[in-house]
Amino acid sequence: MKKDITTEEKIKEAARNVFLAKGFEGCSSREIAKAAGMNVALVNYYFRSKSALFQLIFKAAMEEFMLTMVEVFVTEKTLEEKLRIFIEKEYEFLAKHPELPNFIINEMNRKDSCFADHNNHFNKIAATGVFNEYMKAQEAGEIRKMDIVSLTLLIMSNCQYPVIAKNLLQSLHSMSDEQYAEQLLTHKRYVTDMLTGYLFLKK
Amino acid sequence: MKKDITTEEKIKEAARNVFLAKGFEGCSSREIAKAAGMNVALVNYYFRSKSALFQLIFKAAMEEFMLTMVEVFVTEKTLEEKLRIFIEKEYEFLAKHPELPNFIINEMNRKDSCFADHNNHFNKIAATGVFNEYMKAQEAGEIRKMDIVSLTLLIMSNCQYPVIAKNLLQSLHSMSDEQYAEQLLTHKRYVTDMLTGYLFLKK
DNA sequence: CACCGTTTTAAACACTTGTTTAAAATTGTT
DNA sequence: AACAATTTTAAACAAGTGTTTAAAACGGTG
Repeated sequence: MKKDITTEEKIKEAARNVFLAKGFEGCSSREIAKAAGMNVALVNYYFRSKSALFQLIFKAAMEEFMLTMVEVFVTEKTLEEKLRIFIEKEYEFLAKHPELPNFIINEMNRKDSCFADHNNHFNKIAATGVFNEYMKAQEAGEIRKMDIVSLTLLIMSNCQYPVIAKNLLQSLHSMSDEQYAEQLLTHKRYVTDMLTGYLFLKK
Repeated sequence: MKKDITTEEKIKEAARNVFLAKGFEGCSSREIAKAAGMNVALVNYYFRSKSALFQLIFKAAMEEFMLTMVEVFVTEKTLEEKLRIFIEKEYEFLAKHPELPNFIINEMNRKDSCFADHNNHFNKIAATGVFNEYMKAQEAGEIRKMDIVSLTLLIMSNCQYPVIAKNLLQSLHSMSDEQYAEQLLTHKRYVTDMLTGYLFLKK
């Protein structure tokens, strides 16, 4: 019982890479096994089926995806600082895991997707009390009046879309990977400026 | 030679629906044929292969996707009016074709994607002269100094992401289709306000 | 009707898919 | 070393994949 965890973990890691790169339907069990250097049957030996393995990977990815968001909100900062830090962290995180948003969005769109407790993830953010803080600031006139969904949308749009549509924009503007990576850094500044400027009402 | 065009067009239409809904790898030739009420062999009789058919659909979708953008820019309005109208038209268009952005982005991410003349599409926008107009307004101090890519990103992010991530946000906030459709309308107002406010420098 | 090219069909092709099976290799324990 | 349980393998399974083929159905023209 030494290599047990190793083999199982190897498959899981390979599965994560392949699934994130190609999606559930874009790859085969044999491709995952080959990426892990294992026999095909082992995939079903350790995890019951391709679907079961995928749900495992997806759930973990979803949690990883949501975790970054929560962390920022529990700190003791002003709302504006929280937003600035959030954008900073989010761009940093997405630079490391650029496939994650597209992966999650695509599998949420799949007809036979595993509609689990995603609401749960949002509750984690709500539990930090950041929304109450936001509501109070709204009534105090420090912040633009806006529902939570629109707020969420504004922030997520400007953080995630540039990563999601990377290839599209690279193609449109014929940019290299390096050029686009640099573009993202300058874009982050614009986004931060714009969002803080729009959301927080200077008197 | 009466129903020739009908059959070919039927398959093309069915293919468009199926491809847009499930992507290239998410569907089979037989599924497309069945959706068109035709025999499988007809798909390859009229179009050489599944790939060839897909490239046809993709190219048309790409042009449809880009066309809305160009239209607005050739009108005789101020830049701010153009932006307002653009956002309006874009939200309207995406309400009718919500699968389009995801479809295009996904197939641009596919490894063996048909990397065609996408740069061409952007040139169409450039040919309207809107970018020159933008540069002049920039130097006149009417508009915030910003490169074209960031400008493109800001606008596309706030128009397309809310449609792309519809299912994700519906799940997070547990909203119905109707609720989300209404949400998009109010969000459009925020986006218009924010973008015009940020880009155009009032004196 | 017979002839023609065009359109449509059912059947088959070779190949890949997810999954299972039964035997082999490996492991830990006595 | 011998046994039993676990891990790994190659092979097979039925079902589905894109594509091709050869025969059938169709349509208009002589």
